Amino acid sequence: MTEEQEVFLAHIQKKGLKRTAQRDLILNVFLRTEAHLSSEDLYQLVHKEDPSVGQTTVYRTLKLLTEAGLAREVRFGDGMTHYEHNYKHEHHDHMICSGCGKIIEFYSAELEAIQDAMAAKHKFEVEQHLLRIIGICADCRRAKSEAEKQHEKSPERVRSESARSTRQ
Amino acid sequence: MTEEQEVFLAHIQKKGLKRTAQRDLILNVFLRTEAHLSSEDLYQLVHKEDPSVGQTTVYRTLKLLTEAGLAREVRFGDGMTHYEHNYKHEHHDHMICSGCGKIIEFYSAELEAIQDAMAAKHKFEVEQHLLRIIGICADCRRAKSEAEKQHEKSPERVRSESARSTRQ
DNA sequence: ATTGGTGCAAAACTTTTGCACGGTA
DNA sequence: TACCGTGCAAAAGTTTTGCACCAAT
Repeated sequence: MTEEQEVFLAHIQKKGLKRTAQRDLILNVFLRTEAHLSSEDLYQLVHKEDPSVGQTTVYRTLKLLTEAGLAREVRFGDGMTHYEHNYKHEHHDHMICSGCGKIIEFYSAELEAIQDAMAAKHKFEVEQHLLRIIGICADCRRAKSEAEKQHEKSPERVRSESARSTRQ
Repeated sequence: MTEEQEVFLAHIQKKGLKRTAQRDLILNVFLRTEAHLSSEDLYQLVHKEDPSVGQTTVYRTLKLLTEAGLAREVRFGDGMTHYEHNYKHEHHDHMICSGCGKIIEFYSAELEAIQDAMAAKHKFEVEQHLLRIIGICADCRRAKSEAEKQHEKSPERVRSESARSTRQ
């Protein structure tokens, strides 16, 4: 029994809920996947191991994991909510490449400190903060300039994490 | 003719599009409203002045205004896209009160500088960044502690800008 | 036995799209 | 005249909900 599983169980019990095979499975698949999964992504993975689990349960369980402090909701602006590990994971922010969708995680204590200072200035009590930098990653920039050198078109958009939808 | 209207017209013409009464009206209503309007909000306001304008046109025009650099999309995580003025408006970030939904705009040059430095460190070319601090504003904190003093429940959630939906 | 959980289908909601008609250049 | 814009209704896509049945405590 991992620490995360214990946290989940404690949360479940504190709220008078029940432990089920589905919730266990969803938690485990989530824990062993290091990515910014959407509910749909997680559903696909869970479904592979137990096709009887429904999408609805994945949605509901992700909310539960968030409440328990194990997951964190992240919105990248692609129309769906993504979830990342939150238990004993250092807070970090994201750079998102608009070329290939790649996500770079980074952290700056200075950045955190200034944010807290700004909040204090406005007598605002911080619960959470979210910083997203959107731009072009080194790889895409290189690809782009090479393409330009050869009088070609801009690089094809790579289909990767959180760049799968062109909607919105 | 305001500067913003000229920018819009220039954009329209550059793209070979046409000037219409609807687009003019939507732009004007948007410009005279200082808020983080969702498409629905703007539609309601426009609809009051000309009930023949449809929601679809508002969506399409907001995209156009964004392209023209007059509006900026902001996502607060309430499930809809909000738009704010972007023309000759300094970049700023947001604190969002989870109690009453109030939005406080703030700016810190230091914060911007560090973000740029972090991006440079990862050889990332910044196109835009978004910082959102979620927490409890001074008013709500006061209301909450007063309520606790009187052994009452937590303050009722005020229905205000971007706090109108409990969905998501 | 009681209370909560699950999966399905349907609903809710925001945003986009197809289409026929009307307006702009 | 040719092309673009508009509004409506329908579609698309994500998330939530109602409900009947099942399972955990």
